[in-house]
Amino acid sequence: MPITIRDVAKRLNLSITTVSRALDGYDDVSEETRQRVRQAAQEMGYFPNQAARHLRRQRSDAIGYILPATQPRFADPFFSEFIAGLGDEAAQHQVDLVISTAPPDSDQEKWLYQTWVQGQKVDGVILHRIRLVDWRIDYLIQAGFPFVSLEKPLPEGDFTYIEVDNRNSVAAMVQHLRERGYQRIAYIGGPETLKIQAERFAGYQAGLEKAGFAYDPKLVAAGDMTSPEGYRQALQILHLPQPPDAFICVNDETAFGVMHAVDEAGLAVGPEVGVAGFDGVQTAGYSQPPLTTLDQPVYDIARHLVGMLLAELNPESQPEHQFVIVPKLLERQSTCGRVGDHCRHGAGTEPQP
Amino acid sequence: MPITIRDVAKRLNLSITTVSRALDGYDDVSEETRQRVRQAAQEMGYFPNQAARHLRRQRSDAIGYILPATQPRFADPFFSEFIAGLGDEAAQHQVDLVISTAPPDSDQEKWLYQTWVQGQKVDGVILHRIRLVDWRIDYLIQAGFPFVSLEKPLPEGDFTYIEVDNRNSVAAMVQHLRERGYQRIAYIGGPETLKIQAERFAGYQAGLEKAGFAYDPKLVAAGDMTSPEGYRQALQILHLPQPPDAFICVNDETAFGVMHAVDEAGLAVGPEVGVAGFDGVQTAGYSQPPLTTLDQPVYDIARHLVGMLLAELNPESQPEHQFVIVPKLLERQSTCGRVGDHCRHGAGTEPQP
DNA sequence: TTGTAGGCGTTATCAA
DNA sequence: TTGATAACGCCTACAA
Repeated sequence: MPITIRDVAKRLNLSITTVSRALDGYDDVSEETRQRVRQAAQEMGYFPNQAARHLRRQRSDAIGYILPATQPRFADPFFSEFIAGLGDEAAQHQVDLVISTAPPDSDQEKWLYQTWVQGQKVDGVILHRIRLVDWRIDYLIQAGFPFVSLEKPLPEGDFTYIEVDNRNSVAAMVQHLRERGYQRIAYIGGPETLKIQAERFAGYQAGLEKAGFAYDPKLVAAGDMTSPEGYRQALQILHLPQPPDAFICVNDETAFGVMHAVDEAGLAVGPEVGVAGFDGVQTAGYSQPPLTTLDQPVYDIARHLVGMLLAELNPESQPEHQFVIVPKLLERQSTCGRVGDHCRHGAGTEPQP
Repeated sequence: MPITIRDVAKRLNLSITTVSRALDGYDDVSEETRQRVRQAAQEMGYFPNQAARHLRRQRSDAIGYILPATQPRFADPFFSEFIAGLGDEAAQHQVDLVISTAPPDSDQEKWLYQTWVQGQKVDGVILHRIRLVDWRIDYLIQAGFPFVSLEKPLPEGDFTYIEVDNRNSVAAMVQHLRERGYQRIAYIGGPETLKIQAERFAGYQAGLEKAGFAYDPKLVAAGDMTSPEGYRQALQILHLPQPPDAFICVNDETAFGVMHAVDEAGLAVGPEVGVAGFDGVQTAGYSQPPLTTLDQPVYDIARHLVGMLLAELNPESQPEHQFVIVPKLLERQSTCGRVGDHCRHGAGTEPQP
């Protein structure tokens, strides 16, 4: 039987009003009383009931995030960084993070968002992996519910979001591969419904064009952003009559699988076949060879998103609403190149901080 | 202004009582009324206010997990699998997962647990990374608050937990290394306050003894379970006058850093220096070379923990309380050995499902 | 400076 | 089968 504010009041022969105000630091309570109340509350181990507080205050001091979990084994380090960032920043502001998982576009997902939004389970939500057609955006707008997203939600409108420059950075990656002497570049993407897939693929095409390389649809495959799929898709492509000499992958996880496939095909990752990822997960700096990737500061992005969401929930603040992140191209051994001497042992293998 | 049960009642000229019962599926309401209520609720987009429901029901339908976040950049894939497991199983039971992060043993951690437990923010908590002296255990027991843990909480007492056989499996790893011809085995551990560190280290020592190898404290280092620390510690040890020819690491993340260090020292991971991890994160199957590790089914463990916790919260169930998991030794290229021909190209590199 | 009282939105008890 | 009513625990306008 938990201790309530009544118990504290009774013990001190005070009204619950006074106890409440003393604990919340109002100044219309005598210093002496405040001390007594604080002490008693501490001794009795009183902590306010969260549900009651939320009901009364009409806010939950929690924000929500629903993981798009499709895989039975869902192990992209991207998410642990992302969640750690969300959690750290939320904790810093004394706000809880409520998470759940649901397959994208499932009934379950719909039900979840509805209970959270209309049931006021959370004060706002974080969106991620935006789809080209995304019911969540429409729903949240229509419900007038606060949200922020990684990726621009819609072409038009004043939203709060962080955008990653997918297109230009992947195009720059093509350029990098060309400079390293790779000539025939494949692309292993993610689900076609995803905005990042569309953008990164567009960057790939733009890059090819700029580099004067022909676009060959046989060199393009759609995975699911996991290592096993990256492995499978790469094997197929490597067995083509005219196999590629480099791969750009939609994310690092995919790239790990691709490296494995290249290796298994008896080719050297780097000198013979270049492999590049996207995300900059920490493990990418420690694979053999270390993976060239487009590093986006996932942890910081997550923290920033929470900060922006909380700012939006706070009527007094006047926050920035948009933000563009330009991923940093980390050149490592996995694309050390077919020309030049970038492949000397140890070059570019320094761990990235 | 969200829709309340009152709005639904008013529109149908019914009492809120009837609406409530109709929606909750009680049988003392006429079928016709139930239909009308359901329909109206659906049309109006009514979802019960969670705070009110929790206050009244005296339970939150949520479980809590506090990440032990020490690093500024907290990127162990172990956690994304763990959280995905927690989230998936929780979602399946229509229960929310509330997470936050706090440094182990900090004031913040204490405050968090107290608000959650005494403020009834969640109905139960999941514990992990148990410490040798762990205030959380004492606190939860004293508060009579439901919890389950990965790792046995205390030597004595009837708790609900899943235990991983750390000691024997690490000892078996030593044996494996010996069979592969490695002679001088180092150990890169985690923080000494952690139970898993104590157990895995004990397994290392037991394994050495059984193998007839001398224990050399110079070959032991304490990291923090991250790649960068693994890298740093391994470099130091590799520069000893008598360097080791194999490393056992407290987890896979550490092992990735160690492999990198070995490589940078100009040695071949596998034929020259064996490296073994612990966890079986998916990426471990795709590193170059693939990492030998003790695979524990993190995702399934997490799901199981949630199942056990929910069973415990449900008075009708009679669940199992304890569980021992024996990690599976996955022999891969990173310990292909100094003897025999296990190092042929491709051997043991098949991706693990 | 302190206390009284009403209500946040639900669910559950009891009576009709 | 339905409805009035009282909590759940907290916060806050208003009164004293």
